[in-house]
Amino acid sequence: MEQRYHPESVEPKWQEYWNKNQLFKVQEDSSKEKYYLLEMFPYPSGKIHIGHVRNYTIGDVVVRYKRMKGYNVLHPMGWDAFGMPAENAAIDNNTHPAAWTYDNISAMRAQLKKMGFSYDWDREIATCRPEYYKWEQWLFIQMLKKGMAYRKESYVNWCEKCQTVLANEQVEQDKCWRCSQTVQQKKLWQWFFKITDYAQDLLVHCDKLPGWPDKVTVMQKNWIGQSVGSELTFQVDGSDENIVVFTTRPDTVFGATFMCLAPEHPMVETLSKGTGNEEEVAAFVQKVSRQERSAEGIEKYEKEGVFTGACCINPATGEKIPVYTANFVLMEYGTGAIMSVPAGDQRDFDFAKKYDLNIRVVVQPEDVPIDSDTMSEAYTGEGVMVNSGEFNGMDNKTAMEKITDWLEEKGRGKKTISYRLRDWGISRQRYWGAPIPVIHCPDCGVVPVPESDLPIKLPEDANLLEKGGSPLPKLDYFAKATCPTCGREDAQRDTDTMDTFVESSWYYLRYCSPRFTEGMFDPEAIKYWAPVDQYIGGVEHAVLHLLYSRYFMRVLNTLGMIDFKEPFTRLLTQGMVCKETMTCPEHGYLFPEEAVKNEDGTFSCTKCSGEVEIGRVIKMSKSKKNVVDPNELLEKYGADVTRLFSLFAAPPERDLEWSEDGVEGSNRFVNRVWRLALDCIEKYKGIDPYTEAASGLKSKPAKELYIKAQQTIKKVTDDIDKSFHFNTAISAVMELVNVMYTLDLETDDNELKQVIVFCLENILLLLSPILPHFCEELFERLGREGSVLEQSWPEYREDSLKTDEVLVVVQVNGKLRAKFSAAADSDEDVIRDTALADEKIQKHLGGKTPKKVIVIRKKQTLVNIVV
RNA sequence: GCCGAAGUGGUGGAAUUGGUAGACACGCUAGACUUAGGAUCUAGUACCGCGAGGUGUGGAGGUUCAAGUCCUCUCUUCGGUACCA
Repeated sequence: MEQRYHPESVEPKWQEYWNKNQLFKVQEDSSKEKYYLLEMFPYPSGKIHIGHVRNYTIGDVVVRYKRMKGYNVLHPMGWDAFGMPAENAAIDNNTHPAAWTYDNISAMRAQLKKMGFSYDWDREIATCRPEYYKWEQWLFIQMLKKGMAYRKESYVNWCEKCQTVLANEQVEQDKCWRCSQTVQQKKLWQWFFKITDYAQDLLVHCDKLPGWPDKVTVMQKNWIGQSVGSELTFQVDGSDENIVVFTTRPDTVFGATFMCLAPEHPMVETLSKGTGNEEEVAAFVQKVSRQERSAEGIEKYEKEGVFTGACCINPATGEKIPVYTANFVLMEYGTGAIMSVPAGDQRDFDFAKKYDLNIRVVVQPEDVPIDSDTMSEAYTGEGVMVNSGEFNGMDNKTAMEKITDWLEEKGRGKKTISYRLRDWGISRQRYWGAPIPVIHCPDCGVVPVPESDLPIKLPEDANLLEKGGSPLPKLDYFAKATCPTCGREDAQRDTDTMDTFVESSWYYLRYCSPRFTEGMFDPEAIKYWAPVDQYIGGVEHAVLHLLYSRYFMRVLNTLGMIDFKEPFTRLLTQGMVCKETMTCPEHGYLFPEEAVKNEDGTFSCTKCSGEVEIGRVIKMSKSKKNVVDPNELLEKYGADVTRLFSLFAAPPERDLEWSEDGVEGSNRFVNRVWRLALDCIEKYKGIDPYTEAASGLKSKPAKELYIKAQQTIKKVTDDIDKSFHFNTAISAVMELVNVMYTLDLETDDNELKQVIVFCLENILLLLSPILPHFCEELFERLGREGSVLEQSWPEYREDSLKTDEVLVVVQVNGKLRAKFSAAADSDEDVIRDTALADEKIQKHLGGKTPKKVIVIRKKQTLVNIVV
C-alpha cells in the first residue's frame, strides 16, 4: 500500500475539482449571512515570497473555516500594480513598466493558484488598468469640486544632476542613489487631499474600533496627534503686523524671551528687509532649503538659526523680544512660528545658550528651586508661577487657563486645538501611476477634465527617461490639451500622477462589483458585502494605508455614496517575516541565491567571488533582496505542508525570522496522519462514528480518547475563531494524533473503534482549512460524498469535555513539592487533608505547623501551604 | 528624536482571569526495525549538582501565600516616521 502522501498528484487533482465545480465563486445571497475577508493585496514585484504565503494562508484558513460555518464568504485577490519599483525595473532591464508589471502578475497569480488559496478569481483587479483608475479619477474630480482636493506649493527631493524628483527611499544619506549628487529641496505646486478636515472624526472613532488591535489605534491617535493649547498673537515691533504662534504651554508666555520662525515662513523675508541682516538671513534660508524638512529630517541637523533683525512684543510682558529664523521650526506644524521659552523647553534652552539669549524662569518646581543663571537644562514639569505678574503664586495648570483668558480679553490669544496630522500630498512626478485628471488653462486656470472624457489613460507606449524621470511632460499628444471650458488649444494637461496609496484606499469596495461600468461600485453590491469583516495584513501599514482608507470612506460617506465610515470591522496585523540582508561591495544587495556559503561560514558573491557582508535581520522586501521564494518548498513538500509550516512557525501577529528548520516536522506530521488514516480506513470500513455523550461509554480507553477528541475540537475552534492562533490549534491536533498512535488498532473494543472513527473524521474536518488538498483526498478515501468544503464545521459536546480525575499540585511557600491525583468532585477538605498528609509535604514542613493553607480550584487544582 | 511593538531551553514557540514555566515541534543523544535510511517506531533532553537540592522567562528593584503574567526604572532588537509598498 501507498505509505507516503504525494502532493504532486493529489494537489492538482483537487485544485482542478474546485475550479471545475466553481466552489470559490460567490454571489450576493440574501438568505445567507455574508462574511468579507480580505488580505492586503500584493505589489506585483516579481514572485510571491514567504511573507505573502504567511499572510494569505492565514486568510485562507479563516475563509475556509467560515464557509464550513455556513457563511457566504467573499475572498478576492488583486494587484496594487502602480508604483516605483516598476519604473526602476524598466530602467534596469530595458523593458516597459507595464510589460514588467503584467508579467509579474501572471507569474504571481500562478503561484497563488498553486498554493490552493480559495479566491474568487473572477473578481481579480489590477489598479493599473484604466477600468480601475477611471473611477479614482472620477472621485478626484468630485473631491476637487467639493474643495476636498486643492493645490499648494511644497517641497520635493530633487537631484540636479539627474533632473528628477526622488522618493525618500532614493535618497541615501542626503545623496541621490543613482549619481551620489547631494539632494536638494525643490518647491513645486502639488495636489493635496484635505484629510485634516476629518482629523477629529478619525481620532474619535479610534476608540470605536473594538475589532482592531490597540497598538494600531494608539499609533493612529498619536499620528493624528491632537494637542490642546492656545494661539497667541505677538505684534511686530514698529509695525501693525502680527505673528501668531501655537503653544501648548500658554502658562510660560512670561518666559518667552525670543521667537523663532520656520525658514519658509512668509514673514522671514519681509522682517529682515532693511535691517542689515537681510543677506545673512537669505543665505541661511538657502542653506536650510538643502536640508530635509520633516520631523525626522530636522533631527539630523544641528539646531541653528539667525536673527532676522526684527523684534516683536511679548503680549504678556510688553517687552521687545528678538525674532529669529531657525531650522528646527517646521512650517507645517502649528503656524510655522514658535514663542521660545528657554527655561521651559530643552530645544529653546539649547538655542538660547548657543546664541546667548535671555533665560527667565517662570515655572518653579516645588522641591528644588531653579535659577536662570545656574540651571543646566530646561524644566518642563509642573510648578508654581514666578516672574509672571498677577499670576505669581498660582500653580501652572490653573495659570494655563487664566493667562489664555487674560490674553483673550486683550485680543491677543484664544484657545485652540491643533493636530499633528498634515494634509495628504498625492502628486507624484512619476510615470507609472494614475494621471491626475485636470487641465491647466492660461485663461481659466485649473479645470477638471469632463467626466465623459474619463479615463485619462496613461500612455503605455512611452519610455521612461534614462535617469528615472517621467516622460509625460514631454509627450505632446498627452500633455497638450484643449481647455474644456473656453476651448483654448494651448492648455496643458497635468502630468503628475497620483500616489499609489490612493488606489489602495478603496480597492476593497471595487471587489464587490469589479466589472461595474456605471460608477466606482454597484451600490447594491456594497449594501450586501461592505464593510470588510476581517482585514489581514502587515503591521507596517498600521498608520498610512489604514488611515488613508478610513479617510476615503469618510469622503465617500460625505458624498452620500456609502452609509458607513469605517472600512474594516476587524483587523489582524500580521507580524513581518524577516531575514538578514546580504551585500556585496561590488554588486550591492544580493538575493540569497546569489551568495554561496564557504567552508568557514562566510559567503561569497556568485557574480564576482567578493566577500559578502551579512546585514541585520529585517523585514523581507524586494528592494533589499532578502526575500525567500516559496517555490523550492512547494516543489519539495507541496502546498499543504508549506501552508501548515507557515502557520505552525509562530502566531500570526508575531514577527518571524525566516528559517526552514522545522519544515520536516510539518511534513512528518502530515505523513503520520496519512498513514493513520489509511490504516483506519482499511480496518474500520462500515463502522459509524460515536457521537453521543462521553458518559455513555463503558470502555475506559474509549471514554478517555473521546474526551480528548472533544477537547481538541473545542481548542481548535476557539483558536481559529477567537485568536487566530493556528500554531496552538495545530499542536492540539498533533496531541490527539499522538494519543491515537499509542492505541492498538487491532483491538476488539467496539466502543473504541467507533471513537477512533469519530476522531479520524473530525481530524480531517479540523485540518481541512489548513491542509485542504490532503483532507479532500482522505475524505474521499473515507468514502464520504462531496467536498470537505461543503461539510459543517464540527461542534463539540459541552457534556463531554471534563475528565473524571484531576491533578492536584501541592506547594510549600510557593514552591512545588508534591502532586497527586484526586476525583474531580472531591471536597476541598479532602484535598487539603490529602495534601497535608503527603509524605514529601510532611518532610518539607519539618514538623512546623502551617500558618495558612490556600486551596485553589480553578483551571488547576492547587494547594499552597505557608509556613 | 518621536510613536508602536518584541525579548522565555541549542532553535521555533506554549502557558484565558497572577496558580505545575518549557505544551507541540525542530535539533541532539540512545535504542529498535532494516541490505540500506535523509523512512518509521520507542525513550531521554532548561541549567548546575552523584544526590538531597538549588537556579531559572533581557537586566535591576517592588507588590503578593504565589509573578513570564501586575508596578517602577533600564538595556537590546524590530516596525513606522507622511514620495518603498
